Amino acid sequence: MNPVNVPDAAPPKSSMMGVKQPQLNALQRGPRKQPVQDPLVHHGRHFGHVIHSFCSVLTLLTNGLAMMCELEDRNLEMFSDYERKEYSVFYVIAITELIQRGANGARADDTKGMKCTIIDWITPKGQTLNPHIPCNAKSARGFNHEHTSTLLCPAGYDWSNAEIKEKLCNGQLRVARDQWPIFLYANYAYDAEDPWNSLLCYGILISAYKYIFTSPSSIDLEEPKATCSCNARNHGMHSVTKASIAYVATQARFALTSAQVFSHTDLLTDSEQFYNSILELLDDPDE
DNA sequence: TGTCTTCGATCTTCCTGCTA
DNA sequence: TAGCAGGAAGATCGAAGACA
Repeated sequence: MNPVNVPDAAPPKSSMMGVKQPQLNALQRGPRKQPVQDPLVHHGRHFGHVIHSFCSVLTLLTNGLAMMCELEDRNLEMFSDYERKEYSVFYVIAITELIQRGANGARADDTKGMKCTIIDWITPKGQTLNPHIPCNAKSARGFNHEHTSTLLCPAGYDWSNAEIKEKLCNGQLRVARDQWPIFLYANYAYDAEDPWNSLLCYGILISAYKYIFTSPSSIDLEEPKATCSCNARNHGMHSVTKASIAYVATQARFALTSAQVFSHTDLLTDSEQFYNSILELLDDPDE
């Protein structure tokens, strides 16, 4: 009776024996070896990419285990209620910490990497942005820059309208979570008659998807340089998931904004609600 | 010519320190 | 406490050179 395939009931290695990993390494002789990544952290990274980026893993697993226990009640008869509860809670805490760590770490790495690279994607070939957008600074992005403003302008708004443009730039006009930016559409063209037309298939999203899942160098098909297994291969990923599309769109959107911190509760970018709005649409059978 | 080894490039992951 | 920046190490694989 093992609700989750966990080899041992030991706490995470980093907390074992009260010695942190760097101290362990310092005590070891010879070349430093990278600590073996816990499989749950490894899976957690992929979980955040393609299953759900913002959900509470703790809540998800707690509820899931509760349901599973109900279904398997007959097999658990040999344990007391207290034992079952204690057993489940012990595993849930350990597992969720590891998976959450993986999901958060993957997101942080993607945010960091795409922050710089996305400038290349939005810069027309052979040209430069005027004014220049620093690679490591975000203050000059969002509605503080003409080019990123154009990309972030909500679909349906007329960016050529001076009044709308001014209100968006000075914050008088707030972009709602379900007002998707025009960069989600091919050629920045939103078709009010057919909102699905060219949605979620524009170059920035394709580049971002490749950057995360098939390696940064795979974006340039003419000169692939990757010699190392990409994320998709590492995790046996053979197809696109709805969540991965939403995740990539959210990351690209965040990289274009001036927001400094990728926070669940950030009211400026509202990344979580944006992510959920895409998922809801893709999950809607009517759509 | 085929095999093996070495080197370098790329990618993923993790760590530390810092900041809000 | 969460997230970011910078950096480093391990894994992987192609290219190049050495050698039988």
